[in-house]
Amino acid sequence: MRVSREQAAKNRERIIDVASREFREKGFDGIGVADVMKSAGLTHGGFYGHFASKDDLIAEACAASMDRSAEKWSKLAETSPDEAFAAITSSYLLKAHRDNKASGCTMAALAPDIARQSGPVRKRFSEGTRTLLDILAKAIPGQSEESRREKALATMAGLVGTLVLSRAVDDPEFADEILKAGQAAFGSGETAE
Amino acid sequence: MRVSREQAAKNRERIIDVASREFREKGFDGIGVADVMKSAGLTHGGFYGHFASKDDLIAEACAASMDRSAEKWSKLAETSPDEAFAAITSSYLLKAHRDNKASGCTMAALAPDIARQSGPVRKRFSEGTRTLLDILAKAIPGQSEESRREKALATMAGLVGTLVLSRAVDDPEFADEILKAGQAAFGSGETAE
DNA sequence: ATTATCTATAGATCTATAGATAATGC
DNA sequence: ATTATCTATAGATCTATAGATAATGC
Repeated sequence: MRVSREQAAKNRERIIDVASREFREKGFDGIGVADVMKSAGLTHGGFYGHFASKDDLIAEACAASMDRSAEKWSKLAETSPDEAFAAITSSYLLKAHRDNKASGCTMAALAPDIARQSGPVRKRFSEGTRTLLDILAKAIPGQSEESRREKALATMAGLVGTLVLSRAVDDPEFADEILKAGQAAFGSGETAE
Repeated sequence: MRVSREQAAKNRERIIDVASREFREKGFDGIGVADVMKSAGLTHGGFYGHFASKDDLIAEACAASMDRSAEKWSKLAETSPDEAFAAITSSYLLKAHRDNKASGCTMAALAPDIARQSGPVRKRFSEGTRTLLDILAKAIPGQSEESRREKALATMAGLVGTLVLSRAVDDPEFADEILKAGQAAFGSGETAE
């Protein structure tokens, strides 16, 4: 059951896409190579024709999901140039985002796990983080570049921390309260002024 | 090689202590029951006399490390009542804390992983989070209780997010920059005023 | 006699590889 | 002929249990 070179490339992309979703949902140790391949409609053994190792897939999956976030943030900033900062932060702190880990921010879903990963994985993640930071810093009006960058960093930490805590607690009311406090502090842009 | 009832209780505490450190360092899947027992100076099989399952140990370990954080925060607040808020936040955002996951904050080390754990684990974690929140809210001077609580929540998210991101990136300079931005935004207490 | 701990192992799961298969593309 | 995928399995690891051992405490 061999497929064309073109189809093989599509299969590779699908493996990465499935993996990036499953990793965000279940963690790097929460999903195995065999299950990723099954979800991609392929068999276990075929995996090693596409990737050197699971670690290799983790690095590709992280890069892919970070790229998607960067695209999303860029589009939000373009769509509303006057309120670019608020557009990004308020779209980040939605219940829909909190409740959909698989399609959401890689930093919020995996950051502590990333810290325990190999060099190549952390490198891809760091590059993605820098890119997101640049987009957010540009979205802050006025001020020196240094000052904007510092505020973008603090805001990014606030966004990630809010989502991470809101997801971790078990009481839905408490989880919503955390999200609301995050929206008040980081959603509008007050922190950035 | 049986031991006294008293010694058995000490052994149990030691298992929890070792586990809480190892989990924070390596994640819940990063360390096995056998290795925890080995680090505690006991054998693998003895584990199930103390705990019903690994999940049971995870819940106990989380409760223990959250309790330790609460003690630390309380002491910091007591020691400097006038600047309780700054005492807690600035001690949280130290390089020493970032670089010592095993003895540091459970939220920063494990929050996304907690979200994937069983009900009992999440419950213990949530209780710990509420306790920390109360301590931090009391450390904020003036204002209504509601307002202090909201600001304590946003600050906690900022602290956790800052540590999590600073640990995840691979470039030490970038990691330090993240920490500094966090200190400027959340360390002094400006956000809380 | 009770029980905390130890030795040994069952059973499940996971990564990675080896060799076979079958469709593509020179 | 090349190569993308499949079947089957090796080898490692991990949780949990069963049965044996030996010191405590009534």
